[in-house]
Order: sequence, then structure tokens, then C-alpha cells
Amino acid sequence: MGVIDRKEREKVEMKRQILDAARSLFLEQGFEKTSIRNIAEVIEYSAGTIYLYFKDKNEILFALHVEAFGALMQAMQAGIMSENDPFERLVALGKHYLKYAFENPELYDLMFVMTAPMETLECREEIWCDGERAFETLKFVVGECMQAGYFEGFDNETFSVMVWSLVHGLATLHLRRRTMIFAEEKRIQLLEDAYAQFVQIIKQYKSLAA
Amino acid sequence: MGVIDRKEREKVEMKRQILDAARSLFLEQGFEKTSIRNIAEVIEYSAGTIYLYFKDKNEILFALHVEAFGALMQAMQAGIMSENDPFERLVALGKHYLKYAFENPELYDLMFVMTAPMETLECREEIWCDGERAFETLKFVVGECMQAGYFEGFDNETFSVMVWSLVHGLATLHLRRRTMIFAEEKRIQLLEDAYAQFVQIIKQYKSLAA
DNA sequence: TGCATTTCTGAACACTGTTCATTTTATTTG
DNA sequence: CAAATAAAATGAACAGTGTTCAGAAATGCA
Repeated sequence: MGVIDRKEREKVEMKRQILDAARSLFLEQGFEKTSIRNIAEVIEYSAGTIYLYFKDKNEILFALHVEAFGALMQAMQAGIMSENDPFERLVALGKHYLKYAFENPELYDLMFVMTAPMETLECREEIWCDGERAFETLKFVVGECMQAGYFEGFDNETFSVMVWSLVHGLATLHLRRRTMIFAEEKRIQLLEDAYAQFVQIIKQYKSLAA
Repeated sequence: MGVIDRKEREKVEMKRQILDAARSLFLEQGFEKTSIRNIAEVIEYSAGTIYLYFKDKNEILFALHVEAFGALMQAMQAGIMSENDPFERLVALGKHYLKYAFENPELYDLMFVMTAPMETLECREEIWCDGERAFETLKFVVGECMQAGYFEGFDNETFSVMVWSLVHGLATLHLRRRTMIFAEEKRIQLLEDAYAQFVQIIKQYKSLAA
């Protein structure tokens, strides 16, 4: 029965086409302003066809969400591997997280800012699993730092939330254009400096406790 | 000419009615899901009437934006006044910022997360002025801390960006439901602890430099 | 009262997400 | 190969959206 195999392949290919078109449109003009008809036009099918492959618009967002988390996890893993010292690993983790956010603004948005998929798919456990796995990675690296004598006396989870909040704050302030209040040429520098400053502060904390 | 005075008053009152209805609907069900017809229904006028008072839906958002910043500034000023020590002032500033964010989620969203008004009204200088004034307040307090010997060797603006990013990160992670990965009963505690931890770390930094 | 202004309405336009009977296309069977 | 069956794609329809604008209603002034 090679036919049903091929049918399966074709279904997957079609989903791919839809997702690719949707991602590029979302990146270009955002989720709300992209219509199903827009996506259908790109892949040269009628709007109704899309509903044969995805339940609704949110399901498309959800599929992209899963893929985006996969990519982020990969980027973060790469960051971890490139360093040996636990603290430098944490620093690299944050850097790669920020890099990913700046290079994939709409996807980052979808993963950590958008509420649309969260509200409609609140029951969906999988959505949180992705986020949790990423956070577990952070906690793991923070744990390694602690074993190496850093951040003494702090709770791992709490400390990880603090680190996450800081990088997430830097990312969203910029992605949502709130750094507009600064001169254009120094925006990125300011964010990088702020991150470097944070790193310096938490690093020093160890020296004191030690 | 008491007539045109009254007309003026009536115009202002009508704008108030529209803004109040809009704010409550936005808070309830969000910006996107609130339609002009919804707002019109609440104030018992036809949809077309609203366009006699506001250019479009974004203009309503913008007006609420201005008011919301006024309220935040007031909340922050109150926070500053209640403390004498510069560092405690900074701590209180952050606390009140977070308090405002958690108590006015949709307004905070509109001020620091939404891109809708930013894109459409990109040319509008006033929008940035509000944000800038709030940031200047933070910088001022950080400056006072520095004069008192805290955060030695750091750049005021960079340091302020770091502080802002942290509290903004805490706020948005929670408002956008990303703290769902934690047990419900400890979510708020975790955020408060993370903030307290951050405060402890930046406070300690001074002791070392001194 | 009559006339001029201002205020408001409600229909219309082009768009949205989504559904579904109908048509087109592909596969299997006789 | 032709007919019957199954699968896939369509496009019209529905109820909704933001926005505009000719005309109706209300108001102000003489």
C-alpha cells in the first residue's frame, strides 16, 4: 500500500507549505493582521482547504510554537556546549537566548509574549511543556553554577526566575519598541551593556560569599 | 456665549464616556476582541457616533495610554515619597511599578507591551515622552543611590535599563501567563522572591565596592 | 416660526474566521 | 479501459470586524 504512504507524505508536505507561508506572513505583518485568505493565496489554494489541515488559525500558531521552541532549545544547547566553566555557560545561555529573540522577533513573541494561543489552548499541556523544558535547562545550568560555589544561599528556582526575567525584559522592551526612547545608534549597545552589568553583579556576588 | 462652553463640556463628557466604556471593555476582554460596536452599545449610541469624537480605534487606545501613564507616574511618585533612604526609594519604586502592573494588567500591556499604537502612531512624539518621563524618574532615583555610594563604577542609564528590564520581565512573564509552568499557589511568591533576590544582590554590590 | 448648524444614525463597503454543500480530482474495483 | 467509490478542493454563505457617509433628527439663533 504505497498509496497511503504517499498520501501521508503529501499531507505532511501540505502542512509544511501552510506553516512556512504562515510563518513568513506572521513575521512580516503579525498574527492578527494575517488572514487565512492571505495564507491560502500564498500557497495557491482556497481558504477552505487550510481547514482540512488545521482546525483553526490558532492551531497553525500552535504548530509554529512547537517548532520555534525546538529551535530555541537547539540554540541554547549550542550555547551551553561552547563553554566549560559553569558560570560562562550561564552567560552564554543568556546571550544565545537574547540572540535568538532578536533574530526571530515574531517567533519569540509567539513563544513568550502572545496570549492568543495561551487563552484558547489553555488546557493544552504540551504548550507549557515546551516552555518548562527551556526553563529546566536554565535551572540546570544555574544548579551547576551553585555547585561551583556561585550564588550561595539562593534558591535555584527563584534565582533562575530572576535571570529569566532579566533577559526576557531586555528582549521584550526592545522587540516591543520601548527602547525607542534611546538614540537609535546606542539601543543595542545599551541592552548588551545592561546584560553585561547584570552578569558582573551576579558574578561578584559569589566572590563575596566565598 | 455660554452655549459653546456647554458644547465643549458635553464634548469632553462624551469623550469621557467613550474612554471609560472602552477601558472597561479592554480590561475585560482585551483590545482586539473589543469592537467599536461593543463600545457604542455600552454608551447607548450608534457606532458611527464614536468616530465624531475619535479618529479611529487606535486613537482611543492612545488616549487611554496617556491616562494610564499619568496613573503610573503618580503610583511611582507615591512610592518614592514613602521612603527616605535612596536605596529603599529604589526598592519601593520597583515594588510600586510591579504593583501597578499586576493591578492594571491591560493598561500595563498597553503601555509597555502592545505594538498596535506604536506602529500606527510611530510619528507621535508624545507617546515616547510619557515613557521617557517614567524612565527619567527611575534614572533620578538610581542617581541618588549612586551619590549615596551604591552601584559604584556603573553607568546610570545602563544600570537603570537593567533594573527596568528586570521588573518589566517579571511583570510580563506573569501577565502573559508564562508563570503557568509553576504551581498556582507559589507563582506570586516566586516573583516577589525573585525581585527580593535581585534587590539583595544589587545592594550587596555596594558593600563590596565600598 | 423658519432657517442654519450641529449631532446622530444606519446602511453600505471591504474585510475577517469559519463552515459546508457542491464540484473536481484521484483511486480502486469490475 | 470504464464505472463506482473515496478523497480533496472549492467557493458561496454567515456573522462578525473597522470605517465612511448621505440623510434624518435635534438643537441654536433670528
